[in-house]
Amino acid sequence: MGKKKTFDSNEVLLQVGQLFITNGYNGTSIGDIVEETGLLRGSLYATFGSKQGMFTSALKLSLERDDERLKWGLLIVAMLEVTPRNHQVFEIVQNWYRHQSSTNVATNIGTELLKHSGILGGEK
Amino acid sequence: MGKKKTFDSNEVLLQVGQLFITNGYNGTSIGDIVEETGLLRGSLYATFGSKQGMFTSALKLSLERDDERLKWGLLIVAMLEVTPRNHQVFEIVQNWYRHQSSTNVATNIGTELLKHSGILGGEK
DNA sequence: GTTTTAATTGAACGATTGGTCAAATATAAC
DNA sequence: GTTATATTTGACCAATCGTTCAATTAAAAC
Repeated sequence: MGKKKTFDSNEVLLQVGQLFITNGYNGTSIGDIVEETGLLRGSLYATFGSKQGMFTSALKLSLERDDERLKWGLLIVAMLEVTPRNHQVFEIVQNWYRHQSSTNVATNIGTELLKHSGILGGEK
Repeated sequence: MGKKKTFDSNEVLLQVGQLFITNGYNGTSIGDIVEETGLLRGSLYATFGSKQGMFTSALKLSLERDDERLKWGLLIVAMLEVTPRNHQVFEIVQNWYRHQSSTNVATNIGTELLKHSGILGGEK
């Protein structure tokens, strides 16, 4: 039924996630995403609906995956730029936090942000 | 020697700092700043030079002041959105970090970010 | 009061933003 | 092969972005 998708959504979301981490949410333009993924705006919007949709999908995927850098990176961007204005993303992060038994979530976030800023070395 | 300034730069910088904390760096427009401060674009640019200048000045001021919320808030925004692309801001944050003896800077940053996101309660 | 200097005003600029959509294309169903 | 459906294409849009600057206003210097 109809044309087949010419790309893998999850692969694209991983690229998109990296962009959001590197540039922040508001610092990443659709043009950046088009350039990075090689897809055209229409395809992106047909698949993810909106920029917020792209972020939300990338965040969800990162929480299912085993890439700590991706996960913490997107969580930080979410908390600083998205959560205060997007209830769906707020709930995703809140739900993740609830199931997080670890006592040092704050420390992990802080450490990851220090690494992101370049203040702290990127190696373990 | 010429007309007198009709506003206090530091007062304006405190307002600007709050905006950057609330909306992030890229999420704050000059229009937002004009609206919040009541000043016009020309006055802002004559005083601070650029948007980056406004942020840099607000950050510097926050580090001299006794407002923990303002300080951590701007440091977080700086680390996520500005530091990777602005060497001057990077040096300011790096210098602040160097003189920071505390062992739990990371925890403070993480905690403050969790509060900002709404995940953690805002009271102490 | 004239001149000089500093600050304010706000219209205007080109660039970029997130988002749309009619046309073209490709696959499945019959 | 025809029809129905899903996807891609990319030109286009209004809105907003950060920034500039000539004109105006106000104070200091003389």
